[in-house]
Amino acid sequence: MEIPKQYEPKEVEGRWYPEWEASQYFTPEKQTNPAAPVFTMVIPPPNVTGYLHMGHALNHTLQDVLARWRRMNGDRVLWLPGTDHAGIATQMVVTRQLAAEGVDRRDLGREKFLEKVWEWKAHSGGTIQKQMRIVGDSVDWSRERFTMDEGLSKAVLEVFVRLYDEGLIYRGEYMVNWSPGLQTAISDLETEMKPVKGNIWHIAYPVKDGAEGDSTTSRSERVDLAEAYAALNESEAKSGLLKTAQGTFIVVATTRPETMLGDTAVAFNPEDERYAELKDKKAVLPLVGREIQFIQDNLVEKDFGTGLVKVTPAHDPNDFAMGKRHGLEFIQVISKEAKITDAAPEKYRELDRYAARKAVVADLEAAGLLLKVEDYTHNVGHCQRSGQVVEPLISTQWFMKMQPLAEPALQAVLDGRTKIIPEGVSKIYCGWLENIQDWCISRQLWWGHRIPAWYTPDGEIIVARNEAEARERLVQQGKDVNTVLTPDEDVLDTWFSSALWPFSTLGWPEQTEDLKNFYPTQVLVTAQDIIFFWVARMMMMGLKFMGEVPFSTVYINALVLDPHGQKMSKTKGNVIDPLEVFDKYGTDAARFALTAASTAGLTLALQDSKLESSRNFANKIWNATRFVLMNCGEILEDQEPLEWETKLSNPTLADRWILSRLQSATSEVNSALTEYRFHEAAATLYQFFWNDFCDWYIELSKPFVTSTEISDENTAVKRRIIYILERSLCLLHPLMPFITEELWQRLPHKGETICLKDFPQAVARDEQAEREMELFTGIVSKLRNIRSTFNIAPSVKIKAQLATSDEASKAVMTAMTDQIIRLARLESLELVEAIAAQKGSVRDVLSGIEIAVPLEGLVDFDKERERLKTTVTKLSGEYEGLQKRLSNQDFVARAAAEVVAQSQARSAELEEQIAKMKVVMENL
RNA sequence: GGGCAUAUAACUCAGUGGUAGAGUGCUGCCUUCACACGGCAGAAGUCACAGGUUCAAAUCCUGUUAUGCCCACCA
Repeated sequence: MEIPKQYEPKEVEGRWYPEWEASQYFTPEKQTNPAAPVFTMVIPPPNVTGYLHMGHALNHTLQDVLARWRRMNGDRVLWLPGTDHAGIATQMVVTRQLAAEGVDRRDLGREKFLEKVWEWKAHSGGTIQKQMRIVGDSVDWSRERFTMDEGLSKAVLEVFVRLYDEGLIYRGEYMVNWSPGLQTAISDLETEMKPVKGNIWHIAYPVKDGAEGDSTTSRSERVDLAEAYAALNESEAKSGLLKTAQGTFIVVATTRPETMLGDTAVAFNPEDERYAELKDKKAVLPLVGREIQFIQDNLVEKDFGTGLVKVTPAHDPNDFAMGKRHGLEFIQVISKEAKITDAAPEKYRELDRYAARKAVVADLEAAGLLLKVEDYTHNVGHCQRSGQVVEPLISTQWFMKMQPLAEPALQAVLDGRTKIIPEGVSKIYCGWLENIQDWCISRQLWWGHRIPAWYTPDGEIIVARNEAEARERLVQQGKDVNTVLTPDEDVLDTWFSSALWPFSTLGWPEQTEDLKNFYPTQVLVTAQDIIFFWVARMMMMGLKFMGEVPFSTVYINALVLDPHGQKMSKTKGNVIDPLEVFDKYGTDAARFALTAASTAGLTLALQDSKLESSRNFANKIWNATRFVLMNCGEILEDQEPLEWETKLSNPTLADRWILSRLQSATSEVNSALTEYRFHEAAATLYQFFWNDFCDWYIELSKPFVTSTEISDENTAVKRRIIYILERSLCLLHPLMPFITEELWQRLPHKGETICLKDFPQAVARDEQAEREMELFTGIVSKLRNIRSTFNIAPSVKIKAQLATSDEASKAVMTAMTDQIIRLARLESLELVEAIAAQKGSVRDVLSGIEIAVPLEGLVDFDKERERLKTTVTKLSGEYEGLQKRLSNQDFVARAAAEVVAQSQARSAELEEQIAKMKVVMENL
């Protein structure tokens, strides 16, 4: 035949997306029913510099499953795509590229540089959009957005100005996380705490305590402070207060000795009586000579270290807070370049912070003031982007006041207006909002939304949507309209514009049709690492500016781990490229594997075995269709629509059964996807298609379908098999769009896409058919088991007898006699009233049906005894358990009547079966 | 230090208050006219540990242990 035996994804996949896109199947306008429900999702915008990684592959697959499923259900689906300008990442990429050409960004200047970035975006951007087409993302490209688009930028200005006018955005001088590598402030979220192996240095500061308080004692008279300190700490009275002949010293411990150059106090806990006497004294800062005060602050733990803390208000967040509380001097000794400033003694100036650390330690040691050095591992803030150690610095930045915005965002999740899945994640979300800190929103970058603020020569700030409005505001304040206005140089954190994404993409602040139609969205599918960065902030902004939650459900997809359950990382070298996976196994198979692995957990290890079984599944679908195409030619020519009901004039058991199975698969898929139980949808489809449809229904249809005779019966079977196949392809399409479209169009649907076909809707199941079919498959399996146990070659036909007193069972066996003969490879099948004890006959029992297979001379009695024994043991185990339960009065009295009845029925059935088996064993 | 998860077959994971399931792997048979990326038949689990609730617990509660993730200002 012309259809290959193996499915070749590469032959098929590239073909369909261009057609779908050109036909605009993915715009909500394709759905013409105005009453159809709306289903909106906005894509988490990938970085414009980005390329598709495994996380995207999973995230996009799940969104696409939902979008295609809802679309086939008749919804007006809008899945809105777009990209993020990714301030820091993009600026870094272009800066690096320019550097490779020997051009320094600063020489180029801001305007020229920005031109280069736009140029870069035009030429090198768009990678991810191409990759999204490979995955099959059914997004509406006509509505694609970029966070730096004109419309979205307008939204950013509007939000900034409104929040500023409300006092929710402010500018101020605070301690921020400074990235010396990027030369910009970064937010707390962009700072990653990582354990770093370092030291903790114990340093003595002389105390100036009146008469003998002279630390400049000459070398010869010097006391060994280190020894004294060691002695003191071996004694019971651990303390950092060292009284020696040479004078009094206090001992502080620090992980960053270089910051001592900026110390302006030493702190201890107000309740720490050991140091009460120091309250009004002064210490002399070594190497610097500055006199510094003692302060008392609850922040200091009595029991940690010596209980004395050096305070560097300009270089440590805690010390900054203490500095504010106690009105200390803020001396900046480390610069934005992470070098020592002119505020420090001359010999340290211009030294890098780590060189300065060495120098300071060396000098303290020389002065005999370094008392102890311990190894110490502590958490140090690192810049997420550059990887450099963050320097806490005091700097003037823009901040957003978060508390008033966080409150409604918290409430919306608590009262269920927005549901976060999985449940545990909503607790993380709530916890963060409850302890929210103000957000540093300004960045010292060029690429991004410029902060809409201007400064007058006397330092006044004017915030406005543009310069003209700024001048209007000047006039309103009674100032000269021609005042020189200097624009703010900074840009906004990338996440500022992303926070507006669910409504800015739909046209806000204009009241567009799209905004009215598609906001709020139904579901956001995203990854856990951006819950704070993005999800929480969208919630805040959506509630603030739209007055409604931006999405009713947030589904957090799993983190994709490598096959060994390890987090993927470049340093570990275990990063899996999704495009390689698609290439190796096929896109549909990879999508299916990802969906099947999307359980309730927060992680997902991508196993090769899962990918292989998914690939095999695609092949199974291919071959099942191949079978139909090869055998049902004349039906496929027929243009009559394939409606099951009208053709079902004389349904067989198999027909009723497969229809019932289809119904239950349909209803399970629908409810699984409604509740975001993706794996369940995948498992249901896999089992239905493979185990029910292929293993049984197709097998049962073979005598009719492969028959060359044209009869009404044969034609009816062919029609039914095509019907079930088509329904199956529709069910599978959201998960496996390419292969299903390909096969759909090979069936008589030329030019009709499967993308817009009706998703099957479940009707009632036929439980009787399912029960009867179970009986049939049970008999066939038992007979096959006997064949297998005694190694009967497939070519050898055997005889069999069945006996039962149950009328319904008899009817099934009668109707299915031919099929039992065929599937169990029998010579003949006899239905008898009772089976007589026969020598050399193998026996079995199945729910009231006795089976006998005469195997004169072929039976190995030991084997048979063993086979029967295993069966009896298994049944007896269950029977005894039930007996034990039923003899328990409490069970009979308290358990649900239904459960008791069920147990009794099962028990009786088992009793009969075991009795029969025992007779068989005795007769052996 | 706080919080959130997770512990089930060799591996990766589902699962439900009524004595356990899948995929892969494993064993045996089969190159039977859709598919060896296949078919058929099998073996395999004190459902982490210890208590408690219940007629009944792998499933609910408590504690323990182990692992993972997130948050946090211990110098």
